[in-house]
Amino acid sequence: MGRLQRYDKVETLEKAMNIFWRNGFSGTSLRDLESCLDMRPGSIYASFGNKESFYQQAMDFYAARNFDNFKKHMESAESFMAGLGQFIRQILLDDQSPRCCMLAKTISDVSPGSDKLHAKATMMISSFEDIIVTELTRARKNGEVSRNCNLQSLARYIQVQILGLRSYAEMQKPSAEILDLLDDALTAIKAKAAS
Amino acid sequence: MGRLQRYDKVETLEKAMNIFWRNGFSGTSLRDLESCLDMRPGSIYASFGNKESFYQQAMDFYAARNFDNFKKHMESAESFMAGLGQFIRQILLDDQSPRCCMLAKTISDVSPGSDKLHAKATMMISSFEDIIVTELTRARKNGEVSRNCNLQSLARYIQVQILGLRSYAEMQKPSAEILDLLDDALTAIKAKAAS
DNA sequence: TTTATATTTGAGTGATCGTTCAAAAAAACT
DNA sequence: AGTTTTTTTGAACGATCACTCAAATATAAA
Repeated sequence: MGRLQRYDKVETLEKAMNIFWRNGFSGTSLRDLESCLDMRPGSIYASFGNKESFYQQAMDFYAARNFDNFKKHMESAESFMAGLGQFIRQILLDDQSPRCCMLAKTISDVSPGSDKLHAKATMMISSFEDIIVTELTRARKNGEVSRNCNLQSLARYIQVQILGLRSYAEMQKPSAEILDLLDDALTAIKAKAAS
Repeated sequence: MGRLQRYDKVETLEKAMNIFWRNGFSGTSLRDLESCLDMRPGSIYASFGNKESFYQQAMDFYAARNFDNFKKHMESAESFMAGLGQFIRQILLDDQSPRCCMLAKTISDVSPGSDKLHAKATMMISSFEDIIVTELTRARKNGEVSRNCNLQSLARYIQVQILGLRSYAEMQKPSAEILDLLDDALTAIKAKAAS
């Protein structure tokens, strides 16, 4: 019943995501992908379509992994704030991956030509905001968030903190400075949560 | 004494900066520049050198304009916080230019190949931090900043707020939301300044 | 073993990339 | 006018770009 697939789709997608994440859409060439994935162009196009379609699937993979990661931290943590801190800390200290958010990078990368990627990234960031709101709703029941506090607004504020920290951490500053900044951000978030 | 220059260097640099800022380094082709500047490749190379050198000069232009703009706002404002607010507000509401920071974008754009641009952008962001510290020193004399507050740390925190807001504003969210986020950020900065 | 089907291969497509350079053009000086 | 100097021009370079497709390969079913 036909030749067996040589490549594991998930494994391949993860590798591709890492290249796209690091180099951006226009900074990544098909030849970069070919050599890293050890695949010939025909196989890539058969599995993932063209470059833009491939990038979209890499973004999907990134977002799914990120959302999952956030929820995992929220489930295991004793409080919303503790979980949020661990989630961000893990991102900022991971030496293997870029510090920046792939979605935010996509938005600033591809404003001119490819409109689809811009729109998709924007939508995905909004989705993440919704997930934060969901968690904030739970946190409010636990008394971590004031009843007067607008959860949408707080979720946006958290997004800004995350984006700012990730953007700043992209220059290779000492970990101590980054962690201090994270503490400051968490303090500010708590203050706003207390309204 | 030779043919007159057809192009105003400053004007040309500003146009080039806008293209590079919008499209990024690898997202901008020499042909994009040629058509926008109405210059032939030979003229571009005679005036600015190769693409990387051109980009560096565009970054210099961006940084100089940005630094100047910040200082102008600081001089005209009644307080540091008021000036900072106006400075950021003007950036976030400018429809003509990208909302993101060109230096931050450069850092996340060009990690792989061109190491020079990455290093230069990092250095320029640090320089801006120094300028913030200078202004904070003046603000402290006016009683706006607590004596216990570490100015370096506060300057970094302000940078994170700016980068976060600019990154978030890159998706075309309603101005009202952006301005609310700015208010929150300024509140947090004031809180930290009060130590 | 043969057939049918699914997958991979990689040479090759035209287009575009960054870059060069000899020639043309335009000014000032003699 | 003629010479010198500076700048602009744009055709052209080899390299690389995203992408294609007929052929080769590898499996299961007949």
